[in-house]
Amino acid sequence: MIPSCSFNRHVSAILDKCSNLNHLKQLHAHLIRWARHIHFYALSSSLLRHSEPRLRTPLFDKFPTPNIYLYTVIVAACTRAPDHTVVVLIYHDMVRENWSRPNEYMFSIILKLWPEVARDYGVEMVQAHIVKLGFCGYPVVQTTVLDAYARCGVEIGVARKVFDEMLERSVVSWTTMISGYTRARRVWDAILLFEEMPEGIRDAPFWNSIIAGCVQNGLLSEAIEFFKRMVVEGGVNRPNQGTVVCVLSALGHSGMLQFGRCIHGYIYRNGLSLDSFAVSGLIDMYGKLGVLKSRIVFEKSDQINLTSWNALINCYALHGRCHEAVAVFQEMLRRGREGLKPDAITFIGLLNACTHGGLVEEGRRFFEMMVRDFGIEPRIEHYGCLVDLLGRSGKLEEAMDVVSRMREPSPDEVIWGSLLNACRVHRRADLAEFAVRKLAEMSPGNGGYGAMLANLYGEMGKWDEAWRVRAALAGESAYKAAGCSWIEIGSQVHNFYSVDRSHPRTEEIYAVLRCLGDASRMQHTSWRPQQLQ
DNA sequence: CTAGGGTTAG
Repeated sequence: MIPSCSFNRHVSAILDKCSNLNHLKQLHAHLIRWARHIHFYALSSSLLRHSEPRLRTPLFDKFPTPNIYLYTVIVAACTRAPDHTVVVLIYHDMVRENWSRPNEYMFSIILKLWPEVARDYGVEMVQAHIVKLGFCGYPVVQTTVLDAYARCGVEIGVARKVFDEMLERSVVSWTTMISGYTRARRVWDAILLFEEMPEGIRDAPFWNSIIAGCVQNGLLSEAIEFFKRMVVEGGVNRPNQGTVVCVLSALGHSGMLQFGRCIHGYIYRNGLSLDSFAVSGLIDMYGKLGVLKSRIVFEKSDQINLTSWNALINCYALHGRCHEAVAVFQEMLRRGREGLKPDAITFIGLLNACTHGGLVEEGRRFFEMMVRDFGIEPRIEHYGCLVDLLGRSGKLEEAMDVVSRMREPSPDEVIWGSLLNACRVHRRADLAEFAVRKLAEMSPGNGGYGAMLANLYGEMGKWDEAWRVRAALAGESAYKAAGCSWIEIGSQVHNFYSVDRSHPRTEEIYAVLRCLGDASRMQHTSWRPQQLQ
């Protein structure tokens, strides 16, 4: 007879590899036939953990008096699949019907479903429940509550209060608080908190949280500085996959592509697995340079997922190679039989490709296709792309029409901003007036939009109007962050600020800019890049 | 059986 504990481990190992329903049924039958002496609960919990979602609940129902251990197993299993209502039902069943007392594990698992639970029950109520049952002192539970507050959209100070009241704070609690701040776009508070953290225990996810937070809030050079510090100060906590994905994003955004190549090398040298995240990050980073290397990374990888496809489509979009972007999309649809379906991001890429390539009609068709054929609700970003597409191609009335029809979501600063930008390119002062009024309502104190309108009048030679707008602006701060862009050529980074004429080849650069401005105002068909030569 | 990090547009 096989000793039952090693047998159990053996069975668990097999169950881990069991992804197919028939195999699972066979194994289950074997267990019933041969393994009566095995602890029933232990085996069943393995089955529950690994079985298919639709088998789980019926299997669970076979237990007349499930214990807390079994409850946590099924709840954890249901959390991994998108099966939120079941979790709450099971929890109710446990507390009401069976009077099992929940444990700290149960709260940690169940609070992962925070947005869903909070919608139905309210944030404070669940916390009160935890306090009432006497689990508010458990550090893991506290951290989960903290995370829940940080994610559910209440004022971030509430989460900070939970953090401050904790008696024991682990590195996980610090990480949770930092990412809470960065999600709330309070990246400077995150940086302050990062520096307050005692150096003893900074691990890789902790470093990653601040690097990611900086990237997500546009602090690209700070993100890269934190990365460099991690390499020096991190000791054994060397950059891992999570780190390189964040750093690749920062490097791609800031055009530091040589550094990006080094990271690619770092991934290989350190044997970091090129998972779908890293692959998509590389595709995106290389795509900022040119799309060839992205394509190679894509072709060579066996870890391609939807995000990688999206990243490749975006690369082509970025370079205005709209037909190739569409071709990638079609290839993706052909592979759709393998279970791959485009999502909202895919269509942002496609719409963007159409914008950069001037394919107005195709863009409109993609927008309709997204809603009609794929049942994707248009997000504000999709409307933004559509307005940009129409606006840039000079169809200002149609762009305006889209904006005025928008109800849910209602147009935001980005939408009006891109409409204003289109007005500037196509010299439509009338519509620009309207857009600026809207923008002034939305972000009072930002004189940048008004300044843009004044400049537009200036460019058109309408100096009286320009002075009128300037005078109206005089009251408020016309402060606008100086625009800056940069490009890396060879090993040198060239910086450009607004109205900056310090570059040695500034005359040529401005000549090309003027040419591009004229070109955007013309029909796309009548313009050829050769005219720039 | 439990808590933290990661890609995508303007």
